[in-house]
Amino acid sequence: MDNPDIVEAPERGRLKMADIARMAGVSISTVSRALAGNPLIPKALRDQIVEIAQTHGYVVNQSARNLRLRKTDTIGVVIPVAHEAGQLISDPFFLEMIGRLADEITRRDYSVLLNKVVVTEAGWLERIIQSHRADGLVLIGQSTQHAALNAVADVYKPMVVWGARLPGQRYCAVGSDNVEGGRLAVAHLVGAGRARIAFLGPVDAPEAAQRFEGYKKGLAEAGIAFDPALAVPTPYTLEEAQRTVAAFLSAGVAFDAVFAFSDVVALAAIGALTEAGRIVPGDVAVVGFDDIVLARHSAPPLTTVRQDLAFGARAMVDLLFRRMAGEDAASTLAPVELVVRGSSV
Amino acid sequence: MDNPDIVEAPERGRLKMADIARMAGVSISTVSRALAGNPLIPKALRDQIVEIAQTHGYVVNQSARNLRLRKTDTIGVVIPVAHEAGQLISDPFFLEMIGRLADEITRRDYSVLLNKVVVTEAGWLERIIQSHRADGLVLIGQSTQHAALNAVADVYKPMVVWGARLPGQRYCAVGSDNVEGGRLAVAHLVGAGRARIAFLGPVDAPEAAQRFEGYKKGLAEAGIAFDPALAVPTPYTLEEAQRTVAAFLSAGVAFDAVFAFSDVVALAAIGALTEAGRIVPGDVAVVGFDDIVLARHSAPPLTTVRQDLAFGARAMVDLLFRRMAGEDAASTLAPVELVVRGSSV
DNA sequence: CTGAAAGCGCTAACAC
DNA sequence: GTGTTAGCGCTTTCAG
Repeated sequence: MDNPDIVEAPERGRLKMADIARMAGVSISTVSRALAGNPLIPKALRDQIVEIAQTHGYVVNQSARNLRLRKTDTIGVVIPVAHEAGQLISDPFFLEMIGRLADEITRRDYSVLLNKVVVTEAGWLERIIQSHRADGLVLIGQSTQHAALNAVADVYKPMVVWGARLPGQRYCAVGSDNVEGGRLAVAHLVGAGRARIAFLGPVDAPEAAQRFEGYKKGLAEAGIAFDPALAVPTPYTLEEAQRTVAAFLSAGVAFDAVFAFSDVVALAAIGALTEAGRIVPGDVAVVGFDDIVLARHSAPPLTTVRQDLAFGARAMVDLLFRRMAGEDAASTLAPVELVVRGSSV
Repeated sequence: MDNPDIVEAPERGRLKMADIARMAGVSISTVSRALAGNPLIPKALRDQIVEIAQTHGYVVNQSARNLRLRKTDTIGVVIPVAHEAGQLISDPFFLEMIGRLADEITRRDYSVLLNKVVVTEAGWLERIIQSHRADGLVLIGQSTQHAALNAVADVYKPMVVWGARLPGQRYCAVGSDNVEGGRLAVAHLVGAGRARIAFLGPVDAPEAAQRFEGYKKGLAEAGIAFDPALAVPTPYTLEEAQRTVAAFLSAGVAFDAVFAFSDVVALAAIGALTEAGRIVPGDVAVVGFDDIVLARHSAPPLTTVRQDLAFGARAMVDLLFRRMAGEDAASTLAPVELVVRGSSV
């Protein structure tokens, strides 16, 4: 009654290791070992078992494996959104960063779990960590969560954050030299003969604050007094920022240059300026921050402070894996570089 | 010897349900039910248990839950790369699509598992499915895998593919009307007085083939004979495509317009043309396909066949969830629309 | 309403 | 070398 010929695939599509074991006439452990390439099993038998698994389309069930091994071979990439859940993942900088991270993580044969999370609810980070869906975490941007990150960092090591270097920071961060970037931008504009330079950008997040600081530093070095009327808080998205800039324009404050917190805001500024009949860079020179792909192709091409995303992503993933291995890898500052294009000269 | 005060968090950070049960003085089952909001447990007790879990930072271990429930609350988003593993996820269209999909999937309280996969190895799709890491799959682009997808579709239902509608297609696909898009582009160029219209794009993938077909259809409708010398196969990436176009230019074939398979290729064409001293659109009019964010901001702004990604992503995720629910939801064709900007008029 | 017990599918001591 | 066995941490019958 035990015809091996009918001991074939059961319930099509839900093979388990026991099925393969039966077909191969060995125990489950042997299959497990064979599939893991364990040299304890003679090569011939190993190949035979792998062959059987392959022809029947059997693959180890990762849920079971993850539970047993207490690891998932997965990295969580979390995108903190500050406001309501409605906010979309459309920011080009985020998208480029996600692509870069995915490349780096995939290269190490780990999977990427994308987590968009609204950070207004306390315990959001603990929840992600304790769900045990990932072996490590990369956060794109620290948002307003410096304190929350610090609190968690003490007990949860495999975590790396893209963002600003802050005093008293106990979590591992990778980010650009924002202050220097801001300074470079202003120095460039001053060198191009501009003196009434506006700052456009959000002010709540640390990175923005540092770029603003660099802006003021640049002004100071040039001997130009900081004029609060030229510091314009803007939202992050292109459309919203453009409306804000348009409103600022109609307020009639005089200025001949703009340093924007990001390329997206810079593009918004160019849009608003053009719509108002001001010429870029003739009437107003514009410098952005990030060097997203768009910057090179915009009209006019955008002068910007370049952040090397490939470097940043690689650094983050490197540090993360070292932390996952138990090392106490420290924060890194990525260099920035001014890229001069048509929007400022 | 059983002081409840010392029955606190063990081994910091690896709480399990049993720990919470002990602290609450109830059984594991009760905790499980309470945390799941099961109304069998009186509200007061439920709240108390939730409270305890919260203050101790306990969250249900998803690996265990997934195994037990045979589901993961996760959607796999797979990005098929045709060639070596080295290829990067940098294509703006892919990136925008990933963002859109992530938004739609997150909105339904599912997670996104990003899978970059080299489709040259047989069994790649079965491997993803059988690993049971996701409850459903969205493939961005069918690449050259029509046959493989068909084979799998018969036994694996919760899968939706972004791509072309093909004869004999048994898998669920969402995609734009590529033929119509190509036709629209050519009709527009003809209407603008152009007659020597080149097609730039890859030819291996179905979507490209359909756009090429639309191109020829447009020519036929305008009574223009198809000239094979004007059909130029190009790679997908901006840099590579730009080199190809530059080579084509130096071959000296006369033409006054370009219909590019994608906005990226169109941008590459503009780059190559500009470098060669040809004016866009004066000497050569350019039309792209996709309407990525970049298209609106390029110099000159790109005329393009718009694919509604928000619609596409929503449609794919809708269909996928209906399929996951057992419904046999069918393929959908998304409408396309010509967006006229400065690169063609 | 609550608890005991079975089992999701796998890996790795620990025997033999 | 290979098999037996004991969990990984959870959900859910089934009994009470």
